[in-house]
Amino acid sequence: MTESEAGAGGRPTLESVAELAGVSRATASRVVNGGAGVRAALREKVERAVVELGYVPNLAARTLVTRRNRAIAVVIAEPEARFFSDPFFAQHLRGISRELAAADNQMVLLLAEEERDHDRIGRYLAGGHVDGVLLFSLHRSDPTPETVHRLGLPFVIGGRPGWPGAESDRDLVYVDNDNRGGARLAVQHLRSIGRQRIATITGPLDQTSSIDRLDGYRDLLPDGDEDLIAIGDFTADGGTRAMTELLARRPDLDAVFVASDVMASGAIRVLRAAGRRVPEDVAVVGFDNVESVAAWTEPRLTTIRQEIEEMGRLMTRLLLRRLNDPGASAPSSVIIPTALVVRESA
Amino acid sequence: MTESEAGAGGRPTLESVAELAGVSRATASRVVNGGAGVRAALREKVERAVVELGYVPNLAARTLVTRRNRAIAVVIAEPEARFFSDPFFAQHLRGISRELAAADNQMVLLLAEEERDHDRIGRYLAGGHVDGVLLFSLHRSDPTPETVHRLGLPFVIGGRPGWPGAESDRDLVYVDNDNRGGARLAVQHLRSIGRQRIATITGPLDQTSSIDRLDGYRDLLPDGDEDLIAIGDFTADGGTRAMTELLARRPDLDAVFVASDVMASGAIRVLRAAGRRVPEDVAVVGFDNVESVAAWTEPRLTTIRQEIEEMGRLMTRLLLRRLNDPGASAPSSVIIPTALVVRESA
DNA sequence: CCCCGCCGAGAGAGCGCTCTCAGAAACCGG
DNA sequence: CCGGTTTCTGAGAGCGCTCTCTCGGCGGGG
Repeated sequence: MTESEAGAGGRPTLESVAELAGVSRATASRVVNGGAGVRAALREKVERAVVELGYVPNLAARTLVTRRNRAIAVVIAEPEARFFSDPFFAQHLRGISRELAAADNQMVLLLAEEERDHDRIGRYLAGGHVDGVLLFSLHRSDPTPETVHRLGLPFVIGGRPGWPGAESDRDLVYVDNDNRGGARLAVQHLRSIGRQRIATITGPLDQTSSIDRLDGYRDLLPDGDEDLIAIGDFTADGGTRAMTELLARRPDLDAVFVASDVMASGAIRVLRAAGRRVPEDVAVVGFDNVESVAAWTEPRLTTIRQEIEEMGRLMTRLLLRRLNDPGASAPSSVIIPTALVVRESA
Repeated sequence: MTESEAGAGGRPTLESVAELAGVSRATASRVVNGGAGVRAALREKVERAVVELGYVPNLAARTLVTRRNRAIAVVIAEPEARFFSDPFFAQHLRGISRELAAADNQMVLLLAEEERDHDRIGRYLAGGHVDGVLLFSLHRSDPTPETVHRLGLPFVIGGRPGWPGAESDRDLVYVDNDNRGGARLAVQHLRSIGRQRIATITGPLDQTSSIDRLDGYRDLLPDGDEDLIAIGDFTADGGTRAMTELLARRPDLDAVFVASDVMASGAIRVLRAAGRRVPEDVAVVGFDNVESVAAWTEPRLTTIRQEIEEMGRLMTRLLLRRLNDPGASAPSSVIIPTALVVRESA
């Protein structure tokens, strides 16, 4: 074994591999890329040379000619508060990472927080460094989908897009959890245990996930009292405020469906502080099934499970499929089912 | 204004910009890269051409010749549990992202969870797609630092590295919070409010952050009773178990320094379940100052604040400095001060 | 035994950019 | 107004790789 040539000086190139193996650069290239159509004897020689030199292809050079980066961008536009407190993103990233790794692609993470970040991200995407884009947490004014579309970059969106016409755009692929169905499950459960005056605490209504959960609630309570609906913001504080409000408006409520576990933890606290027993006096169902929250409220939280990591994986798979087969028509969007997880709070 | 050429067909190249501006490719390149040494008249012509064509440099081509990627890798090797439940990583990423964006560099995120991921990451890093590496959560057996070092890639580590000789390696740059100092602060505070029998719950002792926090505790209690030390694992469950243990061994304890907020939340629960009042009977100090936990325990948690985002920024800044000035000797490692945040639990 | 066909290997162009080098143009003092 | 600088600009090589095209060689059929 020679010294590791990889470290010092120039990294070995295909040229040097070819030379050592006594073949042409073209043949070496063929071997490195699968070796189809190369006689076994030569292939072995090249393979040995690769190992000996510690050769690793230079991706920049390869990209230059193939126009394939083997990298995709993940764009997350989310204000600080949620990005930090919600395991949502970490789980997503994990799912994406896994799927991407399996296909030997890389993940470039682009976080947007200010206006000018969108510019930067747009420029970057225009630079052609990634083959596709995964978009999250789209807010109505986010220019990125438009940019990405204009650039002709394949993309998949996490969560149902909310702008007008999005739904009917056949080119728009998204993956979402069945928020509406989940909400129905929650309300149904509350009903099945005999609750009559079921309130709800929603997320911010500029996000489709919040809207869909509220719609699910309304599906089962079509002529519900608007006083039973309070608007939160997916934070524990927001849950506290909303619950306080509800209690003031409708002291007779006997159940609450809260659109996130974190908000539910705040809500339960308010209920107990107000002397209501959970679940005896007021039953509570959350949404998310975030282990670190739902398993730690008192009492432990009954909630709706969503498959976040699976969502990330699915998005990635859809995107990769599009990349590998650009001709095919856009795959259809996917809604992942949600499920009820019964613990103690309802 | 012509049609946007960016969308359809080939993206505009420097060549086409040069042609439109009536200059050579070299001059166009100069303008694109700052325009030094180009007469104003020509520069403007080129700039107009750039805008008109919507030209964006092809980074692959540029990288091929400059050997600079304007991208750095962030390697996180952490088992699922912590990556999900701890806002630690999200905050880090945010800090890194901010600093990187300011320098117009990109972040490639590499998550390792299995053995074989290390291989993949090693191969990727060897591919020369990034200019430097940021490493986190190093475990003793992690081969990545070694790999990175061998490849000659500049890198900065988050958290004090724990392997033998690391400390004295002048080439090894790391950024850490003052874990030991923070622990001292905590114990000092508990003493200052008159506590006599101060226990501690540690993190897993294969991580330097846990070790350092324990060392800080011991600094102030040099001949402390070993019965007052219980080993946790940075999860709420772990905190519960450890607290139960401590209570069994030393029912007379009147304070606990818990090495993480999440564990502290578990510990407080056990204490209250055992009928101890917090802080009257047992005072509790956490570590981390994770808002979503510390502000929500009952009573609210007194804890040690660490500047996680700042840590990410600092790591990035140190790395970029190394990249821009490879000749300079390695900057020295940095320890970020910690501070006591008094709430209600102590 | 010759020719055709096919498979495997090599030559070479070219991806889009930077950067060196040399020549052209502008500028200065004498 | 001229020679010598000093600026600017352009030509061209080359970064490392892929991929097409061509050619050599071998086997088999006539």
